[in-house]
Amino acid sequence: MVRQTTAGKGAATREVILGTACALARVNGLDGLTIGVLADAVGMSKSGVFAHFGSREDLQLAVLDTTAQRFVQQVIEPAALQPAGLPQLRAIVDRWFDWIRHERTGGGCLFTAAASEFDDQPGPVRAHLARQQARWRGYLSRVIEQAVSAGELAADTDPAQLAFEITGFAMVLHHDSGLFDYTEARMRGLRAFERLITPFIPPRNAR
Amino acid sequence: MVRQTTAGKGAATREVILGTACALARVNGLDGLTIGVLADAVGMSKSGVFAHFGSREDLQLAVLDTTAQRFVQQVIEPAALQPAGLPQLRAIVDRWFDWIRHERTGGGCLFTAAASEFDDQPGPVRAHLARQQARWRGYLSRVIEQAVSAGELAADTDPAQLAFEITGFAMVLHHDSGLFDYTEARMRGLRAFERLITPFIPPRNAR
DNA sequence: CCTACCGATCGGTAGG
DNA sequence: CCTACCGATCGGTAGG
Repeated sequence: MVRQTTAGKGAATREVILGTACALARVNGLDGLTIGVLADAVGMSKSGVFAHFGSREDLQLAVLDTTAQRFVQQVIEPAALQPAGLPQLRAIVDRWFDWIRHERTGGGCLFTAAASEFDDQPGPVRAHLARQQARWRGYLSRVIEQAVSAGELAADTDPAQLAFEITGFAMVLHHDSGLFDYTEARMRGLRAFERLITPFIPPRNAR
Repeated sequence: MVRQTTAGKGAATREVILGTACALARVNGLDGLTIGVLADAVGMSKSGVFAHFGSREDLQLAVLDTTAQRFVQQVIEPAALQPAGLPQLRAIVDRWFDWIRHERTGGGCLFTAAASEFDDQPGPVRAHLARQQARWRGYLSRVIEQAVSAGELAADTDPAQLAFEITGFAMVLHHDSGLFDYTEARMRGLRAFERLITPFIPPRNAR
């Protein structure tokens, strides 16, 4: 017997739909997610799916939230078990780079793809994306700041700048793994990160 | 009187259509480019537009080629006037970062957006994109290699790795300028690039 | 959660 | 380069 994490059969169905929707969106994009295809994928009628969401836009927003929850579970929470500062930053980058492309199921990072799709489409979806990305960048910056405070990175480090640069490596990894080879791109991404933080680390005799 | 750069009225019409198609694709994505909307934008019937391209896919391929021509004109050719090596690399990055987002007309980099849209859609469009990107990355790597040969960058520099990292900054610039502020993102992008090449430059007393 | 339907739009074709 | 059309699919609604 399957335990339901939320009350009611309707809510359980909604979660099944959302899980499938997230997988479809990762492959076809958030903009390419249609109610008809989603209904087919979960074996329901279009209006049956529709009943769980007020509109396609609400469905897209729900997909963004569900994906964000998974990002927290797969990237942020495990990394938070590491000591604050550089170890945590390394754990984040390692898991983030895993997240960028799901090797088995295919599909890239929904957030990165959606940012490209919606950057010129004003509305609730773009606004939601921007909020999520600003929040994540802020979190990343604070982890970097802790590494600075711990003396693991140079005192004159600009955390927001370093977060910007690491995000760049995540995005070129997304790009290259989508068009070229994932394994090589991941190696390059990790090497880029290590090279980026190495010059910051004060020499031993200065600690 | 307007000089026609190619023979025949049909070819001229085709170029007008392609120009509009490129602008539309930059805003709505290459996947969001539809023949109906394009026909409206140029004031023609759908089948009138269609007659110039065998299929929507051929239209998408033509848009990619036209955009690549413009990239060559706006980024590569002007930068090629600079001395080979680091000056040329700086000129490329400066113009590339301008290219990433067209401030007045709106819309981001078609290549970056299309890579996200088509990375999971096997077919001629994805193949064409991958070829173009590989070619551009190779060109960028050779410019970096020349800077290494000239002693402007450290001898143990991996050109492909440095090209990968610079591409990352172009992509986070694309991302941030689409969701946040272009000016700030551009500043961060340039700072990231300068910081990246600075540690490579051998100190004066070593030259 | 279903059937049955709406107007609009999709890529593409016929025939001129 | 046009009108007129094809079957399919889009987001969404009515009514149950």
